[in-house]
Amino acid sequence: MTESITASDVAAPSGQGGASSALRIAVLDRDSGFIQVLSKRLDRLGWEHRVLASPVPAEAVVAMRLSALVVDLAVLGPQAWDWLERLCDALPDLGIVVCTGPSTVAQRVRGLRLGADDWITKPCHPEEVIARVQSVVRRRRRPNGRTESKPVIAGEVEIRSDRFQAFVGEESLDLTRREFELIELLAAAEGRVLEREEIYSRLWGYTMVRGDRSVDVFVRKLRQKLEKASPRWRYIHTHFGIGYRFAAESLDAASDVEIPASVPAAWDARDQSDLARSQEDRELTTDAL
Amino acid sequence: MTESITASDVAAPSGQGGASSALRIAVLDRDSGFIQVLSKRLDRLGWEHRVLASPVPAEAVVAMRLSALVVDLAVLGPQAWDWLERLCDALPDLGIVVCTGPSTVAQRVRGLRLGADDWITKPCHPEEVIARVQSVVRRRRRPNGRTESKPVIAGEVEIRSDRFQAFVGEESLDLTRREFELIELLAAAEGRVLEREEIYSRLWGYTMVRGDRSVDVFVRKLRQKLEKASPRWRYIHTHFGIGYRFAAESLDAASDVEIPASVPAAWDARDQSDLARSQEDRELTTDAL
DNA sequence: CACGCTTGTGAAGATCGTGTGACGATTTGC
DNA sequence: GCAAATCGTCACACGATCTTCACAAGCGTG
Repeated sequence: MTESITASDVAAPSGQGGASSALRIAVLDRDSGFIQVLSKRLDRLGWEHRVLASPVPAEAVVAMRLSALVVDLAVLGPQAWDWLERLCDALPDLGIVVCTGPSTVAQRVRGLRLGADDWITKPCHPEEVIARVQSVVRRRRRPNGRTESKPVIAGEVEIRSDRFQAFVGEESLDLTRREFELIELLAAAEGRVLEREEIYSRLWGYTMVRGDRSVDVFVRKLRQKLEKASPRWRYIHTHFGIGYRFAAESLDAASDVEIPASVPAAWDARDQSDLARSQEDRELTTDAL
Repeated sequence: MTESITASDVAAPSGQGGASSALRIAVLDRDSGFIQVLSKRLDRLGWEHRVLASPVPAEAVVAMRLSALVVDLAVLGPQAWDWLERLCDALPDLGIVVCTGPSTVAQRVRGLRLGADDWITKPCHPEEVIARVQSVVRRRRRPNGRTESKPVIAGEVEIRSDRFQAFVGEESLDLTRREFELIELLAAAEGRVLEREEIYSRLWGYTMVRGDRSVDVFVRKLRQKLEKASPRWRYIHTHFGIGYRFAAESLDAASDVEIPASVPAAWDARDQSDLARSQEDRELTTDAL
């Protein structure tokens, strides 16, 4: 079999499994200089973050739904080990990075054994902290995969990324892979109009050749299946000379209610963080070992 | 490639070794003092380990079926980054701990971004190396849930992890190792669609080469055995262009009931070495770095 | 309203993905 | 060492899916 690289190989998987999805982290520290610098970097990355100045009970940490926690054990005082152990115990999936002053080997070993995922010694460069948090989260993420993404709902349809399928009630629309990618992409745009070119390049991974009608054809297929499953609604709207827009609109409801797809939060931080990161990489990769 | 097998085949008396499930790791380094001390500690822990003195191709690393790799980038010379990247790419589930001499922040960040899980600066205490390897592996291990957890039941089949076997009633399906791993993985996904790539990387441990049909073949074998033992049910559903989904669906029941695999709730990968720890601490605090 | 352009539609052909049986290689058990 | 079990690859067949095409219908402009 000759190896032909198909479009789907090149295309970025359109799900939000995107590597750089924004994270939510907390920093438990009192070193204002450190906090300030780190916060600035986190802002630029588009990560949600909050700073805590004093130990919080494990339950409170649970409620924050964090990806990772950066903590200076010095803030915790004498019950540091105890606190750390309880936290690791309560939240085995939380990434915990200890970032604290000088320590002995025994202390570091103990911390790691208790469940910490990494231990950084201050003073340290914020970029390294971020890289280590990313590394910890990367490992944590893999098993969970796309579990975290809540289903998107618009009108009567529900788009479930975990099944690569859309449903009306419990009935599947029987979308093919491309059809699903298309509806997912459109729905994620939250009612914005997407140009053909953009749709094409996001789904096929390369720029559209003039006169290609693939997008139109898939829009038709998608409309057919939507129409069949949910006749009283219109979902995909044509914008002449531009592209398409996804928005659930009921036909019978007298009011012209327009229900935008409810999309899980933390999506648009993506692009910025992508830009920021590649820039960062260039900055950093210039030196050799 | 020089390779001296230290205590590999001797170790692995299944069961004990601190029940912490003996790990299999490799150390790529030339610092004989470091290697010697580390090897001794690894022996005491009962971990299988081997020492490599020169870079080995990624395929060779695959064959070793390691849990983690400790590597001194200095050994790799100028292609260190390249080698590291390729390895992380090919073996996303392998824990990689860089343990090398003085480095800049940028180098550490680069290494971590490429996929390394941790970065330790020499000189360092072997105990810390071990603790960090454990920390890295702990994350990796969680999904596998190699515990005596409750059996998963879906439709007529019962998947018993403790026996590495699936049953219909009391009759065994006679699954081979891979077949069992596959059904276990699918069932654990609770009705989510698993992509081929993911199945492959979780079962075989490295990224799938295009055109590999192994997953399909094992799905067929599994289907055959399921069909034979439980003819009135369908379990593995194909999602064209994507992968497979596990869900028990009865054929005869008029109602199209779909019974998702009931999977035991989160299990805790508690470290059992609580006792050992305090001892460890005492031992260590007296050590000089 | 006529013209040029864009979009909708149906169908046909090309391509790709999956099911299947068989075979050789490798591992495991005796 | 031999035999059996297991694993991984291959080629073929079939069906699902994608792409392209031609034509019809719709839109916007002068």
